[in-house]
Amino acid sequence: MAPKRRAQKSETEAPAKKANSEATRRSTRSSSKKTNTDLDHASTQVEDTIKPKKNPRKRANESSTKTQDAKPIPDTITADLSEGRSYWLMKAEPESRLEKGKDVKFSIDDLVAVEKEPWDGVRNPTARNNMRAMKKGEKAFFYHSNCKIPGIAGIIEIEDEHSVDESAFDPKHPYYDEKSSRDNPKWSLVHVKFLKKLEKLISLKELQKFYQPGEKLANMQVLRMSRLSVSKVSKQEWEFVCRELARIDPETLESIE
DNA sequence: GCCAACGTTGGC
DNA sequence: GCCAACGTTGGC
Repeated sequence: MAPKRRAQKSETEAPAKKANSEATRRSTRSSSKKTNTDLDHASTQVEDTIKPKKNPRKRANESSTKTQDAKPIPDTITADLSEGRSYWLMKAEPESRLEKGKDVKFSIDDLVAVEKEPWDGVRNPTARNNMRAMKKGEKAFFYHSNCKIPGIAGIIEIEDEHSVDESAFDPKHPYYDEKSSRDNPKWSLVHVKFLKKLEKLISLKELQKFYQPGEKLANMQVLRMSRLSVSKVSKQEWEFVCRELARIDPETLESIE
């Protein structure tokens, strides 16, 4: 799956990607114009990420607009914002597993083979909100989960910002969610593309070594909330993992920035 | 809006 | 297969 993730309910939604990624990709693409509903919520959620609790739903935009409206926003700020890139981590299952009869396997190697992939099937609000906050061009770690050696396998890029996840509308789809409808879509997806496969996977065990007070990954969201399938990665965490753990040389790193 | 019961995720 | 962590549900 691109998804990548198991859904929360019953088997209603599992992540199945793969087998149908072709079909899914096609269908999502044709329908990927964002609906208003999807857009409406777009700015809404970033904060869930911080406190994944019930429903934070305040509007990030409103407050920021308010604090800034003394002055119009100059272009330079807009530019700065675009440089204030976020980084992410997205989980997928690299080993075969059937969900509603469909294989949900999706690994970094599967991503290499396609032009871009709709990351559908995410059925957790916090994970979805993280996706809605993603901007085109931002980078994410591709994480292998629910497998022999879980860990970061590669780097991917957000190719298309969020749109409605239509897989939720199809009763036969592994990620079907009866509570989501075209009139009132509940789930979103982003399209990602392959950037780089790490020479050596950075295992969860390795990451956990730095998940301690004072250490470089002491606050990493995926370590704190191990069940979250789409999580935020700080710039410091990103650089530490890329440079110190993945040992990606500066040139290569620069080329993908 | 609280919270107990229940279901899911995902490492082990 | 176990089970800890945590999200969801639904009664109140």
